[in-house]
Amino acid sequence: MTTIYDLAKKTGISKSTISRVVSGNGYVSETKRKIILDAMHEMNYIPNQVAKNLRKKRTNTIGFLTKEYFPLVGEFLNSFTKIAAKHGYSVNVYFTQTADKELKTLRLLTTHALDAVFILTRINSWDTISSYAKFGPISTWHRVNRPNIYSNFIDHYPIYYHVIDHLYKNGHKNIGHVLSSLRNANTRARIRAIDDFNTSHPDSNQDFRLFYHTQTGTGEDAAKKWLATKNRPSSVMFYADFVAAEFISTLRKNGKKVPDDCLVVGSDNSEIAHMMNMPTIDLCFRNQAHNAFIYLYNELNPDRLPYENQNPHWVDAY
Amino acid sequence: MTTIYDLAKKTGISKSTISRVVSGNGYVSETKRKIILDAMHEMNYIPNQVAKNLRKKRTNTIGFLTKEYFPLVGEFLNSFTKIAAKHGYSVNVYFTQTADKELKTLRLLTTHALDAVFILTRINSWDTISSYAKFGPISTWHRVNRPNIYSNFIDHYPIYYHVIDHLYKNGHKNIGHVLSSLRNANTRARIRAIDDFNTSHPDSNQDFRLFYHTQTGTGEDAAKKWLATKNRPSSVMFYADFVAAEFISTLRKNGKKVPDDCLVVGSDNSEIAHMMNMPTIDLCFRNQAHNAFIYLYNELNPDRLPYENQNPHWVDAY
DNA sequence: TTGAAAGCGCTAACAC
DNA sequence: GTGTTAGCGCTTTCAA
Repeated sequence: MTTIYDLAKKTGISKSTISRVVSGNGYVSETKRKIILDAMHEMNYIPNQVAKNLRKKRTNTIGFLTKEYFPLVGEFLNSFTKIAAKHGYSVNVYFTQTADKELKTLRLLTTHALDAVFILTRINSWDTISSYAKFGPISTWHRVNRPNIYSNFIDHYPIYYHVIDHLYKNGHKNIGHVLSSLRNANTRARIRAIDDFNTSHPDSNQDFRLFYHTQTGTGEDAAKKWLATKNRPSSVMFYADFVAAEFISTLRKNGKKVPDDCLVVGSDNSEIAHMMNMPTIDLCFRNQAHNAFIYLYNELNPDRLPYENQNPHWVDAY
Repeated sequence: MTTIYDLAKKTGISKSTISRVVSGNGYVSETKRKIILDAMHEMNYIPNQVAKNLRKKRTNTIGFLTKEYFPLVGEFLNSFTKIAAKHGYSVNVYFTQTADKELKTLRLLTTHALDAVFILTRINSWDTISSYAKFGPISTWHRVNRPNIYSNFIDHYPIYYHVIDHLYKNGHKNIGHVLSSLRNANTRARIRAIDDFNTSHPDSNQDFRLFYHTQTGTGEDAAKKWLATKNRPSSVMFYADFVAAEFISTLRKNGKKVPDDCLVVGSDNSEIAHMMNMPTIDLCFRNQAHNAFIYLYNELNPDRLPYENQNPHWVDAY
């Protein structure tokens, strides 16, 4: 492996000058630059990233943390990684699984193994997590209110209210809700929307409410609960497309027709929503991925990259 | 940030001895070990991974390369990352997109930024790719026959033949095939299976054959071709669940009934197959992920981890 | 069983 | 413009 030292020996030019042309910082005369460039090609020189990292205390690597895998992880990661790569960052994926392993991953910030961290799904409390922000910027798509964690969140209240209203006007008086965990601020926002709507529309029924901490097996469980319900909602709204999809698939296995027997509404506007022909709510996760990276980049670098606008909206089945 | 040097200064013990207890190599007296351990806790010492990497010329990081995103990427990555994490490796994901960027990623092997590489979807020729194997082990799930690339491939011939036969016996005389690129050895194996079956069953019709290089928009395109066909196959087999799912979804949008109008068979046994209630072929991608990692690990380390057995099989819709 | 010393390959003051 | 020098934090001979 050719090093900068080999290049110096070969050309008779000092390491520092060579470093200058490789990294593009500082002045180097055209004649020397040419000699060095030629030698680089001839000797097939590739700078050692690890040595550079040690010296600069930077790895240009961002950690992407998720507790577990669910289909949206892949789509989100795809968006995040692409924007990161575009700006010279690579992405390390961690399926944290346990609180302990999540902490261990966060600690990589302290050793400069990771420059920054994005959190898709967390395990530890935001207080614990935010205590690592002094070692490197942290961002998430969750709705969290901490001074040192960037949250590119979407307020679910208005769009959720809007969708309930839309369903109501289309004749759905009994609407079910499959929601995420209550520790999630946007779950609480959704509940406020439900309650507020109910108050102004007393003839509507929004009693069917389920809460889940995870996405695995959830749609199936919700479907069983729906099937076991006497006064079944004619429409059910979900906190994730994937869960909604599993719900639909379970209903169909049980001889029900979707959307005739039950109109299912997802959230995310992911691939799977189109696949299942269900209406969904676009909550702009692609922009969120983008903006979450932009924040980290802007914290890490002197220049400023612009944020993208976000516009949550209803997406018809098509 | 506490360094090994700070520890040395504080305890009055040399850096080398401290290094020995941190890394667990070499003899250290119990008394000194205790002093060091205590100091480590007290000062909250976390070894700097980057410095270690530079010194050892190892990063314990494996590159996961895929040309583009499609749903199976996520599921595969999930399996791969988990087994890797279990053995102390983290995984860097690269969506390579272009031949040039793929090469650039491969070059990370030469600088010791990546210890090894797994290739899910490639762009450059295997000859080009394999020339990097001297810098670090490379594995893939593709069927490739190069001495220095580990291929944990499944021969699609027997299972594919078996499934055609199964469909035929269930009354499907006209079977369509949506296949991957012909440069793919297993695509050719599938074609051999089709042709061999046809030779021994002249009354069967297997003329509907489509070939694709990518997974995006493919299912929709195939569906349109199916709809435009006069003598439509009563069953279509696919090279990927995701493509099959898009096919189903497009047929349904066009008023067709699945499986009544067309029995769709996927390949992969991924989440989406269950979601769409379609039969599929389990080609053991989870084991392939496992074994692909095992190979890299075994090349990189003195100890030997065992491989998992693979048993491709038909999976009913359920 | 321990410590001194020599780097891994690169960057960045600083001096000239 | 360019070279000298001093590290980044760690591991690993080698000698004691």
